[in-house]
Amino acid sequence: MKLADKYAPQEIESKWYDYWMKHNMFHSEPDEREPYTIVIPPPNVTGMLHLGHMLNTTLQDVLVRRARMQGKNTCWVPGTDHASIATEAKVVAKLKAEGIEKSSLTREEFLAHAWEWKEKHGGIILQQLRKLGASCDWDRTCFTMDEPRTAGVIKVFVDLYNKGKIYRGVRMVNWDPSAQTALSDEEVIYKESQGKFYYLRYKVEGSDRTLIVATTRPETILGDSAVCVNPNDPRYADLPEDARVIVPLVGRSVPIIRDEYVDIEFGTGALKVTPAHDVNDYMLGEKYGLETIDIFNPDGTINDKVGLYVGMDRFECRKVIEGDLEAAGLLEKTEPYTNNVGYSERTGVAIEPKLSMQWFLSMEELAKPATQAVAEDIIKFVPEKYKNTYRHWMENIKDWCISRQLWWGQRIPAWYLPKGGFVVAETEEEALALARAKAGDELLTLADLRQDEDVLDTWFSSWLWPISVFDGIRNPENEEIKYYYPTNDLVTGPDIIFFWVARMIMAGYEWRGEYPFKNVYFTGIVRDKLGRKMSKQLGNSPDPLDLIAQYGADGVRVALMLCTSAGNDLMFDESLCEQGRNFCNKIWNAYRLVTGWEVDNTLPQSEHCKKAVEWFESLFRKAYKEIEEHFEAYRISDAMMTLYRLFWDDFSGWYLEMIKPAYGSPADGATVEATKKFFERLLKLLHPFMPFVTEELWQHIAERKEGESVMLDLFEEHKPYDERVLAEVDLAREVVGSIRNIRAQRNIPNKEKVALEVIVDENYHPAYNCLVEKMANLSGITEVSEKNPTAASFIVKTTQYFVPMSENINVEEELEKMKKELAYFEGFLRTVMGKLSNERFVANAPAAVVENEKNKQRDAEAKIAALKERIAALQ
RNA sequence: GGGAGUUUAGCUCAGCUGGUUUAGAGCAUCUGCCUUACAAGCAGAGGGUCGGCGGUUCGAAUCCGUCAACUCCCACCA
Repeated sequence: MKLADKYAPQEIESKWYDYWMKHNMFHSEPDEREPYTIVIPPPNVTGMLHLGHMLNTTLQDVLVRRARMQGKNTCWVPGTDHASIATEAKVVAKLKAEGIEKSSLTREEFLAHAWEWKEKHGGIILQQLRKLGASCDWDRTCFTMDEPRTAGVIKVFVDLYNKGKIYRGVRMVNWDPSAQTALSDEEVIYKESQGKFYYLRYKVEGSDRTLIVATTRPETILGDSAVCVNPNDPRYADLPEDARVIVPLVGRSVPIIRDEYVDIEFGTGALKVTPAHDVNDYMLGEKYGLETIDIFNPDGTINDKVGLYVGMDRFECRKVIEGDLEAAGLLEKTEPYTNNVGYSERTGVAIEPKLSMQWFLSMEELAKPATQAVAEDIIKFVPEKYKNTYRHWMENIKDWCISRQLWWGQRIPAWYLPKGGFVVAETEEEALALARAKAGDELLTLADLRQDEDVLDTWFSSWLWPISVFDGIRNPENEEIKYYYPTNDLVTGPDIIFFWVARMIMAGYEWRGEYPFKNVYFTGIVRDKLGRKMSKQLGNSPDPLDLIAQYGADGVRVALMLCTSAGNDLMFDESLCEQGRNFCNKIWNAYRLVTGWEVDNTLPQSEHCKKAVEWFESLFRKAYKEIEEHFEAYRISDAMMTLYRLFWDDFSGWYLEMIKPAYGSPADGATVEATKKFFERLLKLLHPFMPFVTEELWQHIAERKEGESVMLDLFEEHKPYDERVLAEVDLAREVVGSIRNIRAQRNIPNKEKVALEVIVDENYHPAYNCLVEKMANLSGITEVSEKNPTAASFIVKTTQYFVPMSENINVEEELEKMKKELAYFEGFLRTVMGKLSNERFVANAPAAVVENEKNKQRDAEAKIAALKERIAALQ
């Protein structure tokens, strides 16, 4: 077969992906093998593929492909998340662009639009993951809002309600005025914002006195129901117990209350209390029985409660009110002020604390086993630092607001009775039965019941993911959940440790009594090479599909694997993709070399080939072991790099050059066979990282049958390797390097043969001379007893070597080089002697360490002696 | 305000329980090569007082303290 001299990924990637799919190689069914399971962190159903997905998916694919080649029954379940707020926002925006307001639609009509949108755009992202080579079991693709998952969610809600863990109540929640829904605490992002501190004048009733109250939100005076001062504040000590003030502009009379909550040092020491619009004010309101005046409509405009600024947006109102206060002489001053403002994670608008009726899940009990599991490493976090973060959150866990005022999601299975009260049930029929019992009215019909309008938080479905993808909620005893659960590794970003990871662990213990995954690998955030987050605004986020088109999927995978380390952000640079592509090309061309030789089976195997094969066998085994260790510690990047160097430097740069036959000469059969075998073993190790190019070459390097694949070719057992061979060849490689250095310095072309002389000593191992001769292109190696004063020389370990020169050597340069080396070793010897002459070192250090220092001393002394002799000979 | 992490060559990072040469890799840089697998390549070279200071120790990039810079998480004094 004739191969192009450049690797063209585009020509083979879809071919092999189709082949794997055609032979159903990603599909898993329970059997007698050990399972290896990963559930994908489901991307948003209408999400755009970005580099974060690429990183995450590649990591999972590497782990899955590796496990598969270890003989495990691997099951990687893909799917998407319905992402209720994000998707609903997109659909609302799309409808708006078509001139349709959400408010003009019924729930059913809106959902029809939403499903249509989902069918059209949903799952594109999963299609894109295939381009990367993801070996997901696509037959198992799930959606958090498909039927089995929805049934599971409803069942779980009812279960928790019946266990008394779900309750409904009016609480201060984070209100998103854009999406017009409540959010959980985790969905609020606090950011520093530039604002103003407004100093307002509150007139004390029946007196000329004025209280100055500082606030960042003057528009909320509409909802003021008190002013609070610290009882220990001397500035306000003279005010009568029952003093009242007039709210500026509003004219409402409100009491002055006294509570130590107020910080005397801060602002003016007087705090306006708006129980409906601030969490702390709400608590004060509760404590002192203050009136709660909600002044906002759900969309963040002012309502008609007070009769001022009605319909005006909250930020517009802030500006207008500032002017009005000023005009009325009620504004003392304003100061620039920076404070933290909460913003909606999804819509980006400022959160409005708002009192509303919501459903909550009580978390304390759920958290207990989950906290313990991570603390005791039953579930292992990689890197470990997230254990702290996790523990802290779990130990301070707050109840979870699970209701959302949206339509796209699982509707809360609660039905209200005509005469008050509600029932919770999995189906309408059950609800009706419960309602009849509750009301004591057998004549109630479904039409009399009204289902709760709210849907559940998206995470209320994704927290069940590792169970629900195997239908383990509805059918907890089914064969699949029993076989695949608990899963092995979870690969995800630390940004969703609370949203998702912690909650999955809780759900795992609640419904399976067991952890949902054994290990959690936290990826870092993909940043650009300047360390900035990838963002659309900055335009620094490359399109993953463009990258694949340009560099090939394997090239992009290598790029990502080279720069990733668990929990650390990675600085992504497109030049890494180039490096990845070049590596593919290197493998490709090595294949061309290995399979391109003319083979003569009658030729005996030469000594140097025999030695080369022996050496590489040991080297391979050692590297294989190292890679294994890297994987076990989840040092994926190190595993990648070890392989990279093994293939590029050791195999291609050294081994192949060692055995390469002279131009035009045939190769012997034994060596070619051994080399092809090495190549095949390397391809297998590389396959999890680079599935496409390795499959292409694996298919060609030997006879394969339809349906065979490198991904099904199991890894070999680990075997012992010969350290002595590796050490001796390392010395040989150093000799070669020194000779090449001499060539480079003196402009001696590589094709010109040179001679080598050596003074034999105990560190001289002639066994690998044949390799040195080949690699350094020597005419021969002569053992001599006399130093050659006119030769270029070098010392490896303690052995002196000479390369006789046809022309006179440059004595000055030679001397300078030697002296530099001498200075280094003399300095080195000094530090060694510093230790050895220290009695306490000799007395206290372990014998092996002392012995090693003595060895260092001996080597250094021998080397120094050799150098000195050499220098003397030159002078 | 509380907590965690990072700081090693120009860049990205290794260096795991202190002792394998006065610190390693990849990329980048420089020099020489269009050598018959690969210029997406080959050969060679240069480059770091391991953030600062102090301590423990016979011995510290590695352990402890402290300071500095950067990053992240949690809390949310109006």
